[in-house]
Amino acid sequence: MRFSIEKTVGRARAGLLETPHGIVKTPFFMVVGTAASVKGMTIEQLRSAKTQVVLANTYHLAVRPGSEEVQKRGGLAKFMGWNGPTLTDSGGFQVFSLAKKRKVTPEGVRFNNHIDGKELFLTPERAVEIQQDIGADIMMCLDECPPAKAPRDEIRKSMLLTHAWAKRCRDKWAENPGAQALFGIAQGALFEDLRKESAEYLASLDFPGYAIGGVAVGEDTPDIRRIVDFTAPLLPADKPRYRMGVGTPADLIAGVRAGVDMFDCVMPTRHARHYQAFTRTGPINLKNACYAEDDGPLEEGCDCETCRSVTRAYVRHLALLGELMASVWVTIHNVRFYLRLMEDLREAILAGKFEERAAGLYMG
RNA sequence: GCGAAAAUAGCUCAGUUGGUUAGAGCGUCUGACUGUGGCUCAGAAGGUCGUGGGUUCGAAUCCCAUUUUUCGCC
Repeated sequence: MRFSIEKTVGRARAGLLETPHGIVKTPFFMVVGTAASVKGMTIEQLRSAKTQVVLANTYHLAVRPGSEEVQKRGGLAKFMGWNGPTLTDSGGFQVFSLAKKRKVTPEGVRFNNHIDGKELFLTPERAVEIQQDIGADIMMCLDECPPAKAPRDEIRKSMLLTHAWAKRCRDKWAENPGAQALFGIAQGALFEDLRKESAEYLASLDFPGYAIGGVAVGEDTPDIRRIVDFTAPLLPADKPRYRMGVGTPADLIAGVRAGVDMFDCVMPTRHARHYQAFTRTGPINLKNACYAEDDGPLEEGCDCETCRSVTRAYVRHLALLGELMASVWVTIHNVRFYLRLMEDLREAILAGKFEERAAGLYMG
């Protein structure tokens, strides 16, 4: 996987990432499609929103339909009809989100899956194998994602486990690297010395890319910003940096400013299903009574299909009825909103005017 | 016309042998959501208990009258 930086402004960078399924312009936002589906959007709609990369999840695909099944169908990108660049998260986040259904040992994570309770034993090696079957362009190391507020000794212990797993993942991947890339994940919660230790250790393993993990697991926004700000420069400058699971439009701008190249978050799609639309002046809840007679688009000046087709009043009407299309219309808008924000940030960097323009891109 | 049943939140209904500020679901309103099990979760507003009398220390609850609705019978 080749990564080239075209332009740098301060720490912010714009570049190109070459994947087996196409060249991706950085910085970019990945749309979350956990189970090989972006909830509420067709492939055509994803393309029309100018999606670059779709993210799916190892744990969920391993549970259903099974990684071999995805492989037999031609791999993730083909299976879901997307045929573009993809990334799979390793299942590390499910260590956090499905905490009641798993047990962590030095060997790996034992899940009792949420569908039929059957056991899924995810070792670092197995996580790589499964992701190789699934076939995403970028695979993630298995990591342990502890709650941000856990005590320091727990965080450090967990970080060391993640390091051991990162090495095992890399060794497994190195046996037969193929075209797929494998990214390491730095942990360390809110402790700067641990973050530094983690970044340095992972860098020594020489991954094609690096992620800042353990953000978006219960911390406050200022803490997320501080840690990303602190950690990003510690990761190798010539490799893509991926801030996992974050966040709001303002978080994305802060991340790009800190030198992060890749983002993903459920926010645009999940919030859309709850009828919250993003706009450059902040999010709006379309169920609110004040939109009952609003004949304007979700966002003035937006080029998405939703804003070209329907009004706030209409979407509110659908939302109050719980109509499926209410979620769909808002999802299309929110995804395009996020992608357009990233496009604008990239253009600002290429123009050498990141700070001048960034301030005007989101005033939420 | 006669008889019976019912009347409690916007809607559908709970409400023990009379006993503090009358509850629920849905709807409405508002908020939350950050590497997605879950179009989910949380909160708020909203009622002179059909009306008028009476009994009682105290009535949505018991009694009388009245209005409306539903069902049945002439």
